[in-house]
Amino acid sequence: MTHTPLKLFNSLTRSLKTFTPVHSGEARVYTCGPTVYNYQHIGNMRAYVFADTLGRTLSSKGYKLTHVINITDVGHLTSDADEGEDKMESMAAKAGKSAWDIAAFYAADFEQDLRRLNIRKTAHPRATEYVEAMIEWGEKIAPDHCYELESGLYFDTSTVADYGRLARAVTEDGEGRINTVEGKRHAADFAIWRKTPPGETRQMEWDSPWGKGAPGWHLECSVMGEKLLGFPFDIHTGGIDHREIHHPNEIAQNQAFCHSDASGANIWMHNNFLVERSGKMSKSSGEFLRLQLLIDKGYHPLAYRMMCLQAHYRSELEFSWEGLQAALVRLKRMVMGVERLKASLGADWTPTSLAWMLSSNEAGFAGAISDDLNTPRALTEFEELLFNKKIKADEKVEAIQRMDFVLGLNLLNLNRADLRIRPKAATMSEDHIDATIAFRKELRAQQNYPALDRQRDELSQQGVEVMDGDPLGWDWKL
RNA sequence: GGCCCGAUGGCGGAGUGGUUACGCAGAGGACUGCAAAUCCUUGCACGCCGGUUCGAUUCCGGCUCGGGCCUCCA
Repeated sequence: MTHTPLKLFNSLTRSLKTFTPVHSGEARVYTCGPTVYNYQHIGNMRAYVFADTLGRTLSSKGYKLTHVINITDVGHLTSDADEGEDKMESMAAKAGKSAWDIAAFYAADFEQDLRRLNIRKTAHPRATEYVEAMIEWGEKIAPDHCYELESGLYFDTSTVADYGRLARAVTEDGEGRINTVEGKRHAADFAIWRKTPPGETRQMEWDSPWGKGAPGWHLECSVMGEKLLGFPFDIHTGGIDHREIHHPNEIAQNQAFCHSDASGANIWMHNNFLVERSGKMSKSSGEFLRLQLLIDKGYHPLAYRMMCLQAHYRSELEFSWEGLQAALVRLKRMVMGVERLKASLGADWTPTSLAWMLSSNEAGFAGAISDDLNTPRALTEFEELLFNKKIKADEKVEAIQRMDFVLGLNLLNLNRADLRIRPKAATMSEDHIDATIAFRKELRAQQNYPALDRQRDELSQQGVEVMDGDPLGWDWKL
């Protein structure tokens, strides 16, 4: 299975490409991270579940992985390509805090969500740590590719070959792009440096050859990618929305910086959106779905990861509470399957290496995951082996461990009780429930069925489901 | 208006030129005092109209509907 070639869909060519590392034995991946001016909603998190699955797959195939997920803590505007308020400062003003505090708070919340989704730790560089490098980059490309206006330094998109090829965009000016900045040569031109307007002071601003101000949003990813991974690196990922503006701009910057037509990354990958009936998820539409809300309602965060894995990353995924419930049930049954497996092996099973075994048990799984990360099929292959009674536990446990590693569901460490998340709205304490359940044993011994039924009804009204024939005894009703 | 994508059973969601995954829900069974949980079994689909083909859900064209992007967003 080691040799099952990994095929990935390259957005640049809109076709599958076999992964061939730039540096032998290594994989270097850059994932566009969040702007930390607010909480992340679960749709945002789909991008990182995808990136993590990609990273895990590369690791499982033996590549030494260097994965970067940046954190944008400056320079992102609330509206229009190059005008409008800085998101960070706008939120800071609203909250009565400093922009730096806002960024730190939401970055920490984001990292907590990553951990909850069992997304492996990667480098999380902050844009503000690279401002100096961004200025150097700007100085390097400015002579041949940029022009200065009153509001900032702009990138002339006509100076690089094939601008917008990633987006398959028509590069005609005025074709819909809003051209709000006076003096821009082309509608698609974008800011490399945004000057602080005369007489104003921003919380986040730096000195530059173009005056006090802040870097343009697109610059940071180019700079961090180059600094941390080097050009060209293997894979650049992000949400599909980045395919249209952010990544084409990043590519243009890279071309200018490298004096080359190359994009900077061998493969560009984009995950599709999580959608809901009411339309796309949006942070500006008031209350939005975030992982904490799912947890508050009693759903284990990994149920959401399961939900993501059940769909291909390039397909839109429909969110619903029913769908999340379905994913939770599936997760629970798989956890129980692994618990049975572990029980039949005794206490002395040990984790194994990540190297793939040439076992037929894993062929289907390896084929699915290697086929552009087909996680829904991989999941099915996983279950087929896990629940296959004809294969002995000790013959499949190693494969199960490797599959669990790739999908990141953490099945080997979870147990059923872990999945029992107390809903925020729950009224009864766990101690009280346990005591009540214990009392049931006495009532049962007395065969006092009316009392048993009454007790069960009472618990049910409190959102607690009695499960007499189950070792866990009870669960929260969802 | 421009560019692009999708349409699969009750819901979600894979895949395929000819026997149509899988999960959840549903149904039946085991277990249970009865349930629930769990386990076993299981019914149910490829938007419409043409074309190519021995044969299309799968390829092509049209239509209808839905969605995305073009403006911050994973």
